This record gives sequence, structure tokens and C-alpha cells, in this order.
Amino acid sequence: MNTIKDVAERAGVSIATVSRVFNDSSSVKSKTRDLVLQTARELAYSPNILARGLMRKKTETIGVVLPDLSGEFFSEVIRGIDEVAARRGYHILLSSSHSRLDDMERLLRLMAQGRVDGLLLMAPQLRKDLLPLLSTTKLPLVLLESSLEGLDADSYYIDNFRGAYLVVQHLIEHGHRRIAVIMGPEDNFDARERHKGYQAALTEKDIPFDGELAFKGDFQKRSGYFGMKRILSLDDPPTAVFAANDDMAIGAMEAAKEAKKAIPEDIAIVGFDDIPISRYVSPRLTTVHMPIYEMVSRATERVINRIEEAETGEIEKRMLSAGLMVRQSCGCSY
Amino acid sequence: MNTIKDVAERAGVSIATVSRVFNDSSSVKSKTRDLVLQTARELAYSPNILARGLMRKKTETIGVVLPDLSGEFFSEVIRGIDEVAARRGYHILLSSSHSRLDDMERLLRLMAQGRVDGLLLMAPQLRKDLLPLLSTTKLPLVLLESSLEGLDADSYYIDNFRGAYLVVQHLIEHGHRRIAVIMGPEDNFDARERHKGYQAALTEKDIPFDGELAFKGDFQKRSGYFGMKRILSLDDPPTAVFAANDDMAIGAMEAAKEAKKAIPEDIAIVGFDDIPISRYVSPRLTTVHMPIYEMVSRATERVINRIEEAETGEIEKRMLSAGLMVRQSCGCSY
DNA sequence: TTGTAATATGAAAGCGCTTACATTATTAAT
DNA sequence: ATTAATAATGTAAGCGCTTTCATATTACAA
Repeated sequence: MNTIKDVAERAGVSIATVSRVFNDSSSVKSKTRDLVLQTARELAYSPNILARGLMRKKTETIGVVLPDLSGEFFSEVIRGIDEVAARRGYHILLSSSHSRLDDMERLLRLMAQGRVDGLLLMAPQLRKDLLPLLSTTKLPLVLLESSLEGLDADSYYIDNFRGAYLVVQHLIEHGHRRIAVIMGPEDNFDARERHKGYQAALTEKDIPFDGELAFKGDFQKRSGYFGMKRILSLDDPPTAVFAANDDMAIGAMEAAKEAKKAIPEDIAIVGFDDIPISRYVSPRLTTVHMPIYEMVSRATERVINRIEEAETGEIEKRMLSAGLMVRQSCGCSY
Repeated sequence: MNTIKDVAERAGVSIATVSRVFNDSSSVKSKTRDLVLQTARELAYSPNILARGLMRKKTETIGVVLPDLSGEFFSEVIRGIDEVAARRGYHILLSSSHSRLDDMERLLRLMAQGRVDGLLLMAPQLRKDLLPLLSTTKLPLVLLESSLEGLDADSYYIDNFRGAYLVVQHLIEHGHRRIAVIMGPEDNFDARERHKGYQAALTEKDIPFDGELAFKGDFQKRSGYFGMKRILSLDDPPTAVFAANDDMAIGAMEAAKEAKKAIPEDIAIVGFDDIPISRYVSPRLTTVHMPIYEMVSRATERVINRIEEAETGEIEKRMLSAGLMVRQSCGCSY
């Protein structure tokens, strides 16, 4: 690897001049500039980013911490981040916290070592313990789908509550009264909001919440599958099921099919997320669309703007609305 | 951010001692070590990774360049890489080449600036133009699903040819003679191999390859959908379709359903990849399982071993075998 | 020409760290 | 107690760059 010194020597100038050329800042005679550029090309030189970062305190990298990496949801998240980061000339340092808090602490620490200029953090299970850690970091920090009272950071999230409310309301409007729910992880913020939305829709129509119809899940397909098994084995099974995400809804459909139950005739199923595959299952899944791409691209723009101090103003907490996607599995639109 | 100097001053030692403590290398009296550690904790100090990297010429980061980031396939790739990287104490710098070659050149250059210690590159459309660029880099480089003659780098790939051969052979064994194919992108190595496998299976059973039954696709669902539309509009439609990946197969199933064709009775459909959702579509998709996780985790181990010079030996080019997953859409196992 | 301002370049410090080498403190052996 | 060997610590150079400040060059007007 050639250094600035090699280029300087070969071009017969000082390293300062070479540096100036590569930062196209101040005055360099155009003849000199060309000479330097040419020499640099010959030596396949490009500035060492570590040395540069050491001086500038910038790495053009943003750290991304996600709770998990598998599935279409995260794939969409990553794609959105990558797209705007690339456009703005930033790299992304990706890691998963594996949904474990101590892991996250380790990650955050690492990222605060000068590796990244800003942080994009998605942690639906974010807890108070991390507050001190997060607030000592003076790195620009933007939160995704994370709720943490008392932390002054830009946050972008999706209106899970209203999304769930809408889809359950839709079910009720089409005559369902007994609606089971397969819930997400208890410590997950999204999951809790969705559950509240479910309850709110019920309450609004004077349907009492029945704990017997609420089943635990973990956002994985398997848990939807087993949840449905249990639902179907009830003495008086419900006529509809709200799965707190599409993966579980798909698992639930699977279980229903095995039990030879027709969807939506015997039992309607709705999900949440609108993952790409949800329109390809049969029957097509009625669900709630999450504007993931929109959320993450805004968040990424924001963190970069903060880094570049283009935005120094108020903290922004923005909730994006999730919309109902009526398809076939709810039984109302054939 | 506190520096090593701050810690040294406060602890009343020299920066060298602090450094030693954090590199648990040579001799430091345990009393001193404790003092330093304690002070560091008080100041929330952790070594600046850029400065360290500048000296050590190491960043504990591996660069990952993928052709695309969307869909379950890449999600699985990323998960696999993240898992072993995290275990081995490495970070991952992720970027997509967006399947564009010039983009890739830019990325490779950036990564060679000392940002990463090694490179994991997936480029099914890798072309000769990049050869010089790749070979000048003296960074450890490991290729995934990329074929490039003349480039001496460890490579891991999946036996696409044999996978396709197997699934098409399976179709033939169950009586199909007219088997259409929806192909992947022409410049994609995987796609070409799968197509060859398809042809080989045909040839072996003395079925001539019929260009009329070969349709272009691009690995996206849409193209499977439209491919199937065209297949069904043929005067004498085939009895089976081999889609070169699952996404297209699912699109094709969609088109078949719309045309009220029963799968597999009217037309059998098989795919390739075994993406998680393939077992949840209806009927369940018969496909070829790709040992993605296995491939990427091996590749990641390898690149890290190279970085750490634990492996300095021969270049390894390893092909992992893809296995047939017989489910329902081929019509043989109900 | 000469002087002056503007422009172009170089010298050198320093970013935060590691590490070879020099120095000092400690221990063990005589 | 004295010395040699060993262990612990400090000093200082330098990784590759940016940037301030000083110096040299150039351009232009008088």
C-alpha cells in the first residue's frame, strides 16, 4: 500500500500538497494538481482512511444495530439504510444485538470507539439499563422502533397501535366477535403496542377482552403454528385470529390447513407487517402495511444530517402510519 | 472522549503502561494494572480504534460486498456472516454493489483503504474487468458464489448445476417430458449453471432442449409471474415448469392460480433456493435446498483465518452440494 | 524595475495509539 | 551488602494523514 509520502516523493512535492489535492480544498496550482493526481494513479494510491479519520475525527461510517438479521423485515431495513447511506457517501457497519442486552452494550461500546460517526439503533426491547450508556455517547443517535422515555434522540417509529386497531376493527366490522390473538414477545415494544391496539378495537365495540383467546408467541412462524393449534383445540373456537406479525400469521395458516379448516370461511386470519410474501400465500393475507423503507430512509438521512451538522435543531420524534391491506384471508374481499 | 493520555495522567503512569494494560501483553505489575483499569472505567475510556488500527494495521473488520440486499436469501447470507464474525470478534462493513460493476469498483477501492482487514465478496456476475483490481489488493479475499478464472482466491460455492439437474431429473422421473424453464439473469453465474443442469437432465433422458420452452427471467417474483403467463398461453403448454429460483416459482404459482390451473395436476412447478417461505406457499414448493448458512459461515471463518494467518496454505475452492427438497408442487408426494 | 498582495508550497506539529529501546525498581544469588 | 539478572515502567519514535503557520513564488500595478 502506497502512502502519501510515496506519492509526494515521486511527484517531487511535499505531502502537504498531496493532501491538499486529495481534499480539493485550498489553492493548488492546476499543473501541480494534475501531476499529483497522475502520480497517485500510477501508484494506485488512495488515502488511508484510518489516518484521515484520526485527524478529522470522521470515518464516513454509520453504525447500525439491529435486534436480529433474519427475515424479510430486516432485509428491507438494511436495504433502506444501505441505499441512502451509499447515496450520501457513507458506509455501514452492521451488527445484530441478537436481542441480547449485554451484547448490545458491548456493541455500543465498540461503536463509540471512533469507528463510526453516528448510530442507528433499532431496539424494540430497549430498556432503562442502557440509558446511561446511550446518553454518554455524544455520537449522533437515531432510534428506530424503540421507545425509551427520557432519552433525547431522534426517533422514528411506526404506529403499531393504530395498525393493529385498524385490522381488528376491520374484522369486527365484518361480524367477528370472538377474535383470538397470537401475541409477540412480551418485552417487545412493537408487540405491546399491537396488543393494545387489538384491545382498543375490542373495547370500542364493547367486546370484552378474553384472556382465554390471547396466546403467546415470539414473532417466529413456529409460534404462530403452535398458537393456532391451540386455538383450534378450544371448545368454542373463535371465528378470527389476529397474529401480531405476518410470520406468525403464515404459521397459523399452516396449522389451519393441516386441520382442514378453510380460511377465511372457518376461521379468518390477519397479520401485521405486510412482508412481501404475504401476498403470495394462499389465501392472500390481509395485514397491516409497515412503511419500513420510508422509516429507515428518513432515519438514515437524519443521522447523516446530524453528523454533518446540517440539522442541529430540535429532536424529532416521528410516527409513521401503518395502513390496512385488505386481501383474502379476512374473508371480506374476494 | 477520553484518550489514553487522560487515563495515564489520572492514574499517574505513562501512556505506555496504559497501553500495555489494554493489550494485556507484557509485564505490568498487577497493582498497576488494577489501578489503570479502575481509572479507565471511571473515565469511560476505551482505546480509539483508528489510532490503534493505524499502528497495528488491523481494524477487526471484514468487508462484505453483496450484489443486492433484498429478500430472504441475502438476509440468510448476512445472518451467517454476522454470526461467525461476532463470535470471532470482528465487525462487518456491509455494502451492496447494486449489481453494478462500477459501483463495485468504487466499493473495492474504498475497502482497500485500510478500512477492513479482509474481504468477502459475492458477485455472481463477476467479470474479467475486475481481475486486476482484485489481484492488486493484498487483502485476504474470499469469494462467494463467484466464478472468476485466473483469480487465486478461496472460493465457496454451491453446486447449482447438480441441484438443477436433480430437480429436473425428478420431474422427468415422474413422467414429465415437456418441461419449461424460467431462467435467471444471463450474466449471473448461478443462473447459467442452473440452466446447464436443466439441459443436462433433459439430455440424459434424450429429451431435446426446446428453445420455445425457455423463458427469460431476472430472479424477481414478477418475472416468474409473467413467464408463467406466457407459458400458459402456449398452444401446447408444458406439464411442468422449472423456475430458476423460488421467488420466480412463487410468482409463477400466482399466475397459474389466476389462470385457474391446478398445481401440480395441471402444471407442476419447482423452484430453487429453498427460501423459508417456500414451505408455506400452497401447495408447498418442491425446490432445491441451498446450504447458504454453511457456505457463508465457512467462508467467513476462512477469511478471518487468513487475516490472522492461521491459514496460510493452499487456496481452497469448495463446492457445497445442494439437495432436493421434495414437497407438493411437483406432484409426486401428497 | 520595485513593491505589494495574492497565491502556492513546504515544514512541522499533532491526532491517539503501539512498541523498540532505555531506564529504573525489584528480586535472587553470592 | 553487593551484584547480576529480571521485572516493571518510562521515553520517544512513528503509523499516515490534516492543517496551521511560515516561506516562497507569482501576478500585477505603479
